[in-house]
Amino acid sequence: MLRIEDTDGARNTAEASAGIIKGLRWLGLDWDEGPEIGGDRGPYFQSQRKALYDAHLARLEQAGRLYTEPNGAVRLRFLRQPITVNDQVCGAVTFAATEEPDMTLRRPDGSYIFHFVNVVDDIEMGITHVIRGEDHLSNTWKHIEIFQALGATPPVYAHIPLILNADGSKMSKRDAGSAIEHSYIKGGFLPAAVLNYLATLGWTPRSERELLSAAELTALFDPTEIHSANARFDLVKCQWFNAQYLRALSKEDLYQAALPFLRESGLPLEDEARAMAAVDSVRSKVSLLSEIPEWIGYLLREEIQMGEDAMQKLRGNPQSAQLLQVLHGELSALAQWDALSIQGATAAAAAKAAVKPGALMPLMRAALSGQMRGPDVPVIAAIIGREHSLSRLSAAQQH
RNA sequence: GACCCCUUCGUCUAGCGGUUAGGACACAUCCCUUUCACGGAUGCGACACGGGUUCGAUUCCCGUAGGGGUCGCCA
Repeated sequence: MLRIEDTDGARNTAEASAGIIKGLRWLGLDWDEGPEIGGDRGPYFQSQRKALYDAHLARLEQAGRLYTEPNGAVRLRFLRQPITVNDQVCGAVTFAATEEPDMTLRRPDGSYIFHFVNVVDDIEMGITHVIRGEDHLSNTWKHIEIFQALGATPPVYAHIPLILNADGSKMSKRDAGSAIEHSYIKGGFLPAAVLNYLATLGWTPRSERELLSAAELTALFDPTEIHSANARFDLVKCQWFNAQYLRALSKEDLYQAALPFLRESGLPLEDEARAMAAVDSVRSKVSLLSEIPEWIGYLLREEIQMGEDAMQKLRGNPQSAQLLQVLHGELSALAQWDALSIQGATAAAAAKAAVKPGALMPLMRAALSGQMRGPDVPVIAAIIGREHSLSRLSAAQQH
């Protein structure tokens, strides 16, 4: 069930809840009841459940547990008895409950406080398990007191440790790894990879492998195995997970996933087969989708940008022009233009020029891509196509 | 200030009285190789500190230190 906790009208906006829903959907997390789905325990926005809260407040009033401040705020009178939280993660934690001031349930303007509406909703919606951040542990005895005051049984609690930044400081909404949209979607991550990594922070699947699908994680999950210590967010390891998932994607799926970043980069994508081949050729070079465009620019654009190292490669060898000319000749004669044929022609050119293929390949790479790193050279030539490959080889002879 | 949770390699962790303290990421080296990567191999590297309990503590208990959290008419 998804319930939107938007009791604070000033801070909660439609965009905020839309962001939550979008983030959950992106991660592949769904819900049986709630916004966009419906269900018979709604409404699922706390801002629409005021009548329910009024009714429960009236019951507490009848039980003599409330009093009203001069300014109109309504407070619950605590019983001042020790309360033990039986937590699935932290164990039995007892709070003396003697020092805390009585808690406010309703503000002078008639709006309700989060703690109260949460308890009411948990009762009304039949919530059995509450798994939430450890920051709520110290307040849980207050929730239990409200449950008991309403004659209800509290749910099973599991308070999980908070995730910290890499330097151990508290993670806030602006920090890397915090916001789905900003950190992951725009960062070039795959949902399954992020879900997998996040699941291993604060909980270790009892499995030989750590690369696990949502279904596998779900099957393996046991709340009593959740750790009780804070974990730090490690962006590098998260990227490693992403790289693993990237490599496992089909050619088509990888292209679809990369498409938003390709479009944003302005690369020409009219020739979809070529664009798809280009993306596929660098899958083991990158760990993020967002890195792909910079790796494949020369594969899709008409013009190439000669890098400094590539220029030096071409100029460093006095035989460059001659070697490239021999290569040009062999490649021109090819009947088939595919990586394997190109590989063969390159070997033949090297033999004809009496040099090792290892001497020719770097020159060919520099000429075709203007860079000294990238996919296999024959693959580059195959993707670029015969016409552009030959013209680049000719142009490079001028350097 | 009071109260609560926590403490194993740099990071995520396995361990639940007797282990050469294991794995993953990162890092280093080597192999593979036309480049950059991928992949494979090897290496580096930890039980916060001090007391107990015990024949024996990483493991159990108590302190100390350190980290995180709560004490709202925020959620």
